[in-house]
Amino acid sequence: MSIQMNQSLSVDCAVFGFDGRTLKVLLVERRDYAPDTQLDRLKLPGAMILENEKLPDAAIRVLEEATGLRKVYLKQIDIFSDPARVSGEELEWINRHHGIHSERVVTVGYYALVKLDDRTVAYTTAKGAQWVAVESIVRLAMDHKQILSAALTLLCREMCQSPVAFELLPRKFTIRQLQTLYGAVLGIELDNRNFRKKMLASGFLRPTADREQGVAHKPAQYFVFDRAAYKKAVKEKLRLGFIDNWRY
Amino acid sequence: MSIQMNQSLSVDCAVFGFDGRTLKVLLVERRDYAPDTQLDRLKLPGAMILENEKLPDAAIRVLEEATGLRKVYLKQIDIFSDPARVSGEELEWINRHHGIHSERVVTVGYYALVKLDDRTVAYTTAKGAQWVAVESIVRLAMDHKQILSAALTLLCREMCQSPVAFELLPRKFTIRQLQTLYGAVLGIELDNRNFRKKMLASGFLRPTADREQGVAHKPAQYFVFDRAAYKKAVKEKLRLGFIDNWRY
DNA sequence: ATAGTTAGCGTAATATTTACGATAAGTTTG
DNA sequence: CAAACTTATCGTAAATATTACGCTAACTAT
Repeated sequence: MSIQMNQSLSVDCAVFGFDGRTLKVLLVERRDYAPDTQLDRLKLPGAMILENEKLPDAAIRVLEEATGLRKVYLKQIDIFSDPARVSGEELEWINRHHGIHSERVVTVGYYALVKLDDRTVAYTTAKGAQWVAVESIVRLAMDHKQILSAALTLLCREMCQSPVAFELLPRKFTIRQLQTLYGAVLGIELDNRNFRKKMLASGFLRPTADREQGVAHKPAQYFVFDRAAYKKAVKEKLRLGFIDNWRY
Repeated sequence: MSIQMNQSLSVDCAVFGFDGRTLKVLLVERRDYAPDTQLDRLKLPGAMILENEKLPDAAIRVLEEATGLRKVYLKQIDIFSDPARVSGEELEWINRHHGIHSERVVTVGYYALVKLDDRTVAYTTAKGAQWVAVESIVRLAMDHKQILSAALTLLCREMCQSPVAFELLPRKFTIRQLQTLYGAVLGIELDNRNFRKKMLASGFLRPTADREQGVAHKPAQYFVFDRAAYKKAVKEKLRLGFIDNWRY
């Protein structure tokens, strides 16, 4: 076998948002393609890597194009390099769509976390994209379902090990919102009182003067995530976490 | 800017081994190249991706070529896609060396963990490769120092979060060996007695009937890593570890 | 006014972590 | 051969952290 030439590199992004109830992902419609089912028209936003462009920059470009947002949380999922991941009709579509002649397309998956505010929803829907509940997705174009699954697996792990949850919430949030998010993504039930105690004890939540308004119960205080405090704690604590929590 | 064509994909592997004292990495010499310094002759083992080959398979191929080993622990580090990571003389060398005409080489870094037994050391040195103490490495060819640094960062994190340490030890090991390994890689000191207690309590170490021989102190018992017990525990325990150890 | 809801505080029972003392079982040294 | 040295291995008490869950507060909807 000889060295692979005539290949292209692309990025595909699973952009996640949280609407207060369920986790959603941003999907776009594939044009100029007549598949047999409806769902195969939907894909993750993506692009080919350009000359003189680093991969993360390509992902940032796709993100901005799709959401209008610049500084978003972005993390590489994996590389999808199966020679058969796109072939036949799919490969032809890609070549036609981009005006290239690739024999093989290797893609790098990224996942992004965005705050699902009105402005972002307006921007994305104006572009013809849609926010779809993650659990409801059965099929996607090409191997994008597989990329999405890998993204979800990674998201769950990251949610457990780092404070990425805050990327999905508004800047000011209640502890209940945070708890609901954890519950929804990880599929677990959490005790109200212990969750609050633990979060506050962590020292990463700074209280604000604001409270909820117009809710049918005691209004909750809003908090903001104190990133500086988190970074300081990370620096100080090296942990061997794979067998419980352990330092010495 | 237009879509990047005429590029190739490579894999480079940081292969780690532990000699009982320090962490070492496998380096190979670059031939047909006259650099100004000695160290730039040394590089991580790597290869171009072949037609019809998946990236992980390419890494496995490189690994087997370099060490003679098949089933080794292998994990992707990152993608190094800076258009300027190889250029000028370096790019010419690559094209000449492989007989190709690439304008750009994107590489995928992998790190591997191997048991540094006599057979493996013999195989690698017979091939002209060398095991170099990680701390002593100042420069490497191309951006390989950067790849190595990324590998080390990831290795530290993995050592804390999963039982990869056992990949670097012989099948049978003493608790002290395990402790020394953790201390060496993470650069921390660990309490003898608590380390043992914690490790044994984890349930992942199965004692064997063997003991050390010929050591100038009370001979220690050998243990083996019980992978099945570990996998079972992982399944059962979902943890929100980023703020201490926490379940509910 | 009453019912319903979540916020937010507290506490007792467990469980885990940490610091460190003490003995055991070998080899090396004098 | 005894003494010195080294690491293994067992234990234990004090300090921390986790967990389960009761209770009151403060809102809205009816």
